[in-house]
Amino acid sequence: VGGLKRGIVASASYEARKLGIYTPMPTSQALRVCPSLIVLPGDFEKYELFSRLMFSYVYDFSPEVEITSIDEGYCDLKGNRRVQPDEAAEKIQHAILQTLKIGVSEGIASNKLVSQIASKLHKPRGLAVVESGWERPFLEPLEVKWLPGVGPKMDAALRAAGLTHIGQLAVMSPAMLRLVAGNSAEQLHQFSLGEDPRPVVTSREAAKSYSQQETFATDTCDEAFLLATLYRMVDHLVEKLQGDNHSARTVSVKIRYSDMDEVERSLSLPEPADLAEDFYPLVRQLLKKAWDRRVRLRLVRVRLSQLYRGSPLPDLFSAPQRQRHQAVQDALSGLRKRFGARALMRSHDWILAKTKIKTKHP
DNA sequence: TCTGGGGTCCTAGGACCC
DNA sequence: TCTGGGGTCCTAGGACCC
Repeated sequence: VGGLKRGIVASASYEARKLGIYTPMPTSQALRVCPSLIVLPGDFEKYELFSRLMFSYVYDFSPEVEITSIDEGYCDLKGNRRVQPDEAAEKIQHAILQTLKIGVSEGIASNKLVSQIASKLHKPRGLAVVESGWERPFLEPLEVKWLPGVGPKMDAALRAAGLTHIGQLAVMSPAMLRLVAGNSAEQLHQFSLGEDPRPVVTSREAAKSYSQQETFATDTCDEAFLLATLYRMVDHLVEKLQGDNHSARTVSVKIRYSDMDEVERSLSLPEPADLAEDFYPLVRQLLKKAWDRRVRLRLVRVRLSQLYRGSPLPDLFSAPQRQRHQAVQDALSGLRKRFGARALMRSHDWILAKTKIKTKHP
């Protein structure tokens, strides 16, 4: 599964992995490695449906379920006296395989850290048990990159210091580890011992930001096109925002140049807003501010953050105009829902008139 | 034709306030 | 002539996760 044009591999089947195809390899490269590769586009609505169904089988054994992503989560089985953890895990796995035809991997341990690593270690379709008291010896021989928080940079830093395995971190003093890992040292050291005090959190936290980004089929320097794209993104984000009964104070625009160099600029409104028209002028300003090199762009992103509950309080003077904007917004989103996201776009003429920018190729 | 998309968290400097 | 301390908010960038 991945992007076809300029995309990357989002996920690879085990057959493909055998041939050396991994996330996040560029799809073009994957096709060079394996010309007969079958590349499918993602279908996130379907994944969300299956995600919900998958977790429904977990709830059968405990209400203490923490969903951390579309395909991962934790379940606290301590409260279930009727069924042993390994038995519950097996039943969940079996039910998901039978009904959804999806193989899942599970890890049973005394904390989230060890259970997650155990399950990942035994992909696919594994069921690993790490008995209480065996957390540290279980982790010792594993490479440091298995620990959450150790990405490419931290891995390289630790490696440069000769620290390749978790067992090595466990026998160090946190103070010494600090010289290599900085502020992450204490957390890393605790994890290396197999200790993890983080509880299973059932309540879903409210979103902190909404963003949308797009990589173009070909790099562009067409300002009207870029603005039309950014405005379409604002429309989409504002619809989500209102759907969740939120408003936002901060808007950011990120650009990525042809050479992968990235710049992000942000601005905050004095009061939260939830209408696309409130954000258009800021987005226009931010694009101008961010894009100061004479280089084509390959990606733009819009993000709304500093979210607040509810709609902004209507103000006496702008109320009628706000209603008109809201009506246009609703009509737009209705049409886009029926006919596709690009069925109706802000015209380049409208944007150019509005921005007073003159381009040779509108 | 190399290098996606949607998120979270942390840090650090500057403005500003008392 | 020299030059506080504590706090918050905003902005920019980077690391990391799935």
